[in-house]
Amino acid sequence: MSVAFDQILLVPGYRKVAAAIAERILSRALREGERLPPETELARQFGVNRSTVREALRELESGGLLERRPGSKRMTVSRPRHRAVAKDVSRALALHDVTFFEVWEALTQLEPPMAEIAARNRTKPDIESLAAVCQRFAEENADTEKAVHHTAEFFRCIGRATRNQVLGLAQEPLLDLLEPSLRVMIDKVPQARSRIAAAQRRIVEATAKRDAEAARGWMARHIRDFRRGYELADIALDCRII
Amino acid sequence: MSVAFDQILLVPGYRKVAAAIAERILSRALREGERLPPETELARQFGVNRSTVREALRELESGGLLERRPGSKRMTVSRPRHRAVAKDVSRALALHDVTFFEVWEALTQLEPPMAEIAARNRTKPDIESLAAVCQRFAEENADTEKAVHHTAEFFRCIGRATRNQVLGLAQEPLLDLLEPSLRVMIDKVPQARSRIAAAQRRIVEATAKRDAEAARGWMARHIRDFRRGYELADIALDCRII
DNA sequence: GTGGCCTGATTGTCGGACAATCATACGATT
DNA sequence: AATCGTATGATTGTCCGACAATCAGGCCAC
Repeated sequence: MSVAFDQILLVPGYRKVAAAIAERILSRALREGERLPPETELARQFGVNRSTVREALRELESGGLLERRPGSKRMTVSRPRHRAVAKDVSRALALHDVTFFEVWEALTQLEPPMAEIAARNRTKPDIESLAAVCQRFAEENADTEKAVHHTAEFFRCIGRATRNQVLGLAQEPLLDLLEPSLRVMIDKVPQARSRIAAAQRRIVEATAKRDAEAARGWMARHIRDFRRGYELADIALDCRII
Repeated sequence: MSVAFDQILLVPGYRKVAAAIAERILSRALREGERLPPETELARQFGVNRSTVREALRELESGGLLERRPGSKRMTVSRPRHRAVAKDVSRALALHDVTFFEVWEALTQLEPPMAEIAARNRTKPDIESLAAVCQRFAEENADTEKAVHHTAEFFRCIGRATRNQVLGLAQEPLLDLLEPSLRVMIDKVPQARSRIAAAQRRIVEATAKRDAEAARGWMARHIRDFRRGYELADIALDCRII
């Protein structure tokens, strides 16, 4: 007989309640948009105190499974927003001391294939919003803040055009992590704005023509250019972000 | 003068408290492993009730910024575990009705470059654990559950060998999403086990020899093989997972 | 239909309470 | 010396009851 025992774990009530509600949402017994019963009613059903229910709700709320529609009291079931999930991921990576290089390397591997797929799968509206973002960057790049925002937005458009949620969500955290350094780089490297604008134009053109190879190629150059920009801006690649 | 007003939002106390603590953790003023003051003390400092503090703690806890070391009362500051973050991502994707095809397409784009990078960056211990997992799959693949587990573990080893946290974390949700269908596929396709074992062997060999091109190539075949397996197992690619 | 008013339902927050468990120190035992 | 038992205070998990602020909906006047 073994002398090893499994660790005995006593799960607190608030977590059990949260798990019970989460299970209902995951199994689609509770559908998106449906309103959750009031806290007192939940407390009655689970046989626990309202405080316990509330702690469980906070857990589900921060996980994105529940949300409060603005100007409404009742909690409604919701699917986690991609942006919110991505924010958690980038926060985790930042806390784990990811380096610029790691982010850049991931972009190097991820973005060119995404451009390729986007060029194949893009719909007409995709091209329109892609062209719109590209033009907005070209016109409003004087303000660093806007330039950074439009740069990220361009990648998001490419992500949507892939028609693949997994790829779209995978790149989101990278954009979050890129942002602070991008701000510095755009500010310090004079030619950055025009190079980004040119790259975006090429990529949009290739995507519009469904030229997957060209889209991939220009995107690869675009990402390589970021690295050169970092070097010109004297941003060390092997130091942690933020 | 504009008649448009910004939406007025009143942030509840528990979220303000959570944000205040999160800010301290993100800014590294509170370091990993450090113990948080007791709830009553926090309540005193923030000038709110303990219930309010507790709701805030639940939010931070589920975000992975705080954790309770097993068998300990006090809350300690922690960095979100990659596994936990990945679980949130895969849960979000599953709720957004992601399809097998999307997951497979993402794997197609992500894994071959990862194998390539792993072959370049792998350390000696990486090779050892890679070989160990590979061998474990070869020996213990009779039990479907174990076969599935070792298949995912192999990818995780590759991820670690890339020495890139971003890439490693990016693939984790994919493995979660792959798991249920993989279980079905391995069960229904007789030759799946031997083909996976063979592919793993090739990839490990190439990685050990630092032959990046070969590693990438074999990984690409490995992923393509999954798709063939799905087709043989009559798993529709365009239906949602779980 | 619009706007005002009333009423009940619900949430956010509060204060206090208590048992169970953890942390620690202090002896007692081997 | 190392281990064990016990005592004490700190801390958490959970409970109860309470109240103001706000939301939802109905009713009524215009």
